[in-house]
Amino acid sequence: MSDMSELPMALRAAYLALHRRSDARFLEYGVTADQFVLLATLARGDALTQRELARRMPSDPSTVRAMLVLLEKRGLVSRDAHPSDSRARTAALTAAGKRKFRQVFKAGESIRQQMLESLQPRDGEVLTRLLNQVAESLNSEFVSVSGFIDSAAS
Amino acid sequence: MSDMSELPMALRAAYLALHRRSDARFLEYGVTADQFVLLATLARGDALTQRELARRMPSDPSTVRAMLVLLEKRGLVSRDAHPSDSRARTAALTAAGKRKFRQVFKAGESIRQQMLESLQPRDGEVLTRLLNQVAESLNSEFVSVSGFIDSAAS
DNA sequence: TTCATATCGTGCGCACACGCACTAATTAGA
DNA sequence: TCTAATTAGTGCGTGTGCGCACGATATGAA
Repeated sequence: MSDMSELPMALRAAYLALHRRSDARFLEYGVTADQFVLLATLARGDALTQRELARRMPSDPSTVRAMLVLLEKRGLVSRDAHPSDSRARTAALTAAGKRKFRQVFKAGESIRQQMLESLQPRDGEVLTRLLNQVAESLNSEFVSVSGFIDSAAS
Repeated sequence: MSDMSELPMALRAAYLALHRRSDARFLEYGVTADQFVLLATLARGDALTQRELARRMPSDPSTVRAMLVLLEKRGLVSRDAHPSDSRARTAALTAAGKRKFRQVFKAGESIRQQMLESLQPRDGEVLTRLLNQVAESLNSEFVSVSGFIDSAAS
């Protein structure tokens, strides 16, 4: 009611704060916040195609490619031919990549901890749920019903 | 409990979704999502120093400067000498800037609407509040008590 | 089989985010 | 007052985010 832009601004502020903190914390490991997300995604499901990796992060395929090129140079990631699809390349953590990920994950523990401690016990889950709702809605392309004409254009 | 990284990942996903949507929506106005944030901040409090503007967005001063240079070239913003502090420059919306802001604000209405509609009536405020708590905590530099040693360093 | 269409990755361009080093000006302290 | 510390802005470098156009391969339909 009062100010529609409070929610988007709060979302922006919170994300940027998290990003800054993570970058600062991971600096000594030579890893950025976003590289950590990539490593974490590969740690969960190895040998993904670049596209699938991008979908899960989520990030743009061309962004992911640039990151992979960097990380490959540093020996944290390997990119190999896809077994059945010769268009695709799979990305996977090297041994050094897995080691690095474990280190950085540990280093980031206190940040994740701090986020949760700033909230009431149950609110961590509530916040996660609400964020997922908003994200899903924003990714679904179309406005529901009310709002404005807007989608009738195309 | 189950997975500490759910909250940060959800935060990232929600913000990036908002950012992508906003960029796409504002494209026809020649304004990016972040430029909109800058314009909105200036619309609320004109003639801010670049530093104060950066503090309010929030963004890095050097980032804000680059944006101001761009927006000044496009005639949406003016940068003038500060009346009493000759180090500082003040930023303000031009007439064209104010017009542009009103247009883009209107264009973004449906996105903000959609975010709220994806939630239960009260949850918009809840979400905003929780995000602000997290952001404040992350910006306060020090971990509270538990967690790890960490802050004892400096 | 052949051909249109979809998909994967690449390369390029632009805008942001931020850190850092540097200059200039202000402010605080001895 | 004169100096030291702080503060505002600038310029540069690196990484991320994304769109778009392009070539190569895969896939489905005629």
